[in-house]
Amino acid sequence: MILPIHRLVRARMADAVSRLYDIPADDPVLAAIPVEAAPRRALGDLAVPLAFELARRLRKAPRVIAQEIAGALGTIDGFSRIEAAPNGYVNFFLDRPAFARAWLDGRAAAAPPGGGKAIVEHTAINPNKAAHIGHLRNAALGDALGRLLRFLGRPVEIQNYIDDTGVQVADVAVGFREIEGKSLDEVRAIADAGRFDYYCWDLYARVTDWYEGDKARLKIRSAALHDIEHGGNETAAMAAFIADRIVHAHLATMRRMNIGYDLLTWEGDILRLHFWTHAFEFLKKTGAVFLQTEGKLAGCWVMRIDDDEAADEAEDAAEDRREKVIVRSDGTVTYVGKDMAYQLWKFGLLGKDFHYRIFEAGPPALWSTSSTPAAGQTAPPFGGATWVCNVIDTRQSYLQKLLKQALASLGYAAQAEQSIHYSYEMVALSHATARELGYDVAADADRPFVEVSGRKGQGVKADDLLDRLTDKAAAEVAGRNTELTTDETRRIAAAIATAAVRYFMVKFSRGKVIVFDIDEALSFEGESGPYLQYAAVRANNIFHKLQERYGMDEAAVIQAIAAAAPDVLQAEDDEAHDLWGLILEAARLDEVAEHAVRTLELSVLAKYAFGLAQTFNGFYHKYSILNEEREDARAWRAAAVAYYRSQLTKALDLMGCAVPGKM
RNA sequence: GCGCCCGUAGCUCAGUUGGAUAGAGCACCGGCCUUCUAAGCCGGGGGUCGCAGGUUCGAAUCCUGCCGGGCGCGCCA
Repeated sequence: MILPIHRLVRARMADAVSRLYDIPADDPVLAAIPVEAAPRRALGDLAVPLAFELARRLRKAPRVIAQEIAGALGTIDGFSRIEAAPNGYVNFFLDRPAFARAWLDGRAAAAPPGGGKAIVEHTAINPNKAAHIGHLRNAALGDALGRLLRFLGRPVEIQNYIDDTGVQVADVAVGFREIEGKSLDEVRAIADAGRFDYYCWDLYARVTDWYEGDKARLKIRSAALHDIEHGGNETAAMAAFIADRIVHAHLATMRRMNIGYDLLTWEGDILRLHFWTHAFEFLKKTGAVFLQTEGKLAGCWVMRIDDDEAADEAEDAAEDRREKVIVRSDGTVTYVGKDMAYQLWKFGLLGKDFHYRIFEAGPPALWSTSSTPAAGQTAPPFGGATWVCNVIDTRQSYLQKLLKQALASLGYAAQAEQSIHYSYEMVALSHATARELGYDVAADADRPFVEVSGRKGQGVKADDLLDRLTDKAAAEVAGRNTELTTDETRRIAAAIATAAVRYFMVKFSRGKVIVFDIDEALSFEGESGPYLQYAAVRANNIFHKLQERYGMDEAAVIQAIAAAAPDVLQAEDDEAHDLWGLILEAARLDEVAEHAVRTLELSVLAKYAFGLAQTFNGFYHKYSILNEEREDARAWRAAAVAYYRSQLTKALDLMGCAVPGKM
């Protein structure tokens, strides 16, 4: 078994440096040795700038250190040359044929499975209206993160939190009851008639206006919320019905995006199973939450907020010290409180568990929490993770920080450390797109973008976007492949639409506001999901033809390069350079996946996949495979493409993008 | 006021733990389909990396201050 190449280099470097300069193996300098891709092939394949780091410490010139390290490394199996660059880099040249053969053969397998369970919570859309593009960013990131963790060998559980007892669901129930005067049966009829999520989208906007028309109506909302929390009444039944139907709609939308879940966690179950009561006892016992007796918050159970520096500076200004209400003076729990109980459960610290039921048969089955046991259904163990990642937009940073703090206050420092808020910026609309969709942008005229507000019924619905993309892709596919049936065309178009959206959502780094422009997202040219798919389809076509013309499949290619002369890959010419360039770039997937997870920056994966596709497209135009007459050259070219396509296909899969049979 | 994020080509963005000549896409200009699919490829122009200091062998990257923009700071979620 050959380790991913950067890890092998790292290990050898650490070993050599440790022996050479008597530095303990666990020294921070050796714990994370940077291994870079050399900027030009002539300089090497991999480059390590470790000598610069050591220069200060050893009081020696980087050039001298690099030479000493290169000397100590000697010769390493699999490397043709290791040399010290004059500026201090240690450059590694791989034994090209050996690595190419091993990689293609699959001997260079991924890391072995390991680590405790990771829980990734994402999507978590209020179940009261259709999903919009902002939700797609969340789900695309969360799903890709889950896939990456699995790829790296980590056990993963994907959870989708359903806030079925919150204000937003209550509002739609109020809308049906007060504005439309509908009974539960009538609402059910509306839902059965179709596009219930769209219907609620519009109704929700109307309810918001209705409240604004007369503030006294807010009392109706409070009453509805109260009814829903306590259950056993028509409003609660209606809310439950709305949430259930909308969740099914969200699941259908997300299925179009190749996104699924292991478990749906319902807030209603957290309430009914008294998770909060349980957590509250802990919080009271440790003093993390206490009863405020004076000031504005008298009668509330509050948590003190750590403001790091502010405390020492303004010691006397006691009123400046901020407190967050966890239990309101009327005894009801805030959202933060419920979230604390949920977070404790995720880490297996609550001492209670949900009941479970199957929500969708699958396969694979989608499980849901439940307040009562489901007869004849045995759920796998849920919760009890060692690493918990909540994918939530940056506007909730403050609350996520409190969550972490609560864990620490309870004495769970380790879990607080492993409690990760994966934050990302919001999705706004460009002025052009907002105008196109008929929104009044006057208020935002002097701003760079138009903020999408679900409350006002603004924004782009996820399904509308996917529909438009699918229609456009279908026209394109039909025009290029006249032999396809309508059905096949639609299926391919759907895969293209999904890739277009998913790539668009991960290609920006997470701290960047995505100013969504419909024309830009609809474009299949340049840096886009379809570009990547096309680059994979082309490689697949080569193999179809290779099979037809030479009867060669991938196994035959591996066999061919085992016997092929290595000159094609080793010569000092353009062909060897380009061939090796493609293979080496394709080999970086593991390293890139690790990097993406370590930094929670998935755009790294997107950019890598795009660069790999670009490298291939250049190669594709320059070198023919089917028409190459030299057998050795044909074998190596086919091998490079075989390896590339398997790596690109994996990279695409990590982003939830499939490769269509034709495009 | 405090906290977090952003500022790199005309536009939208990459730029890894500080490292070799700051890169892509779009747009623009010029080429390439008798060939494994032109959703593609090749070439070109285009940069005060917001500004000013500092740290050091080396700064787009780290530190300080400032400027511009966004978001958050509720007995909402």
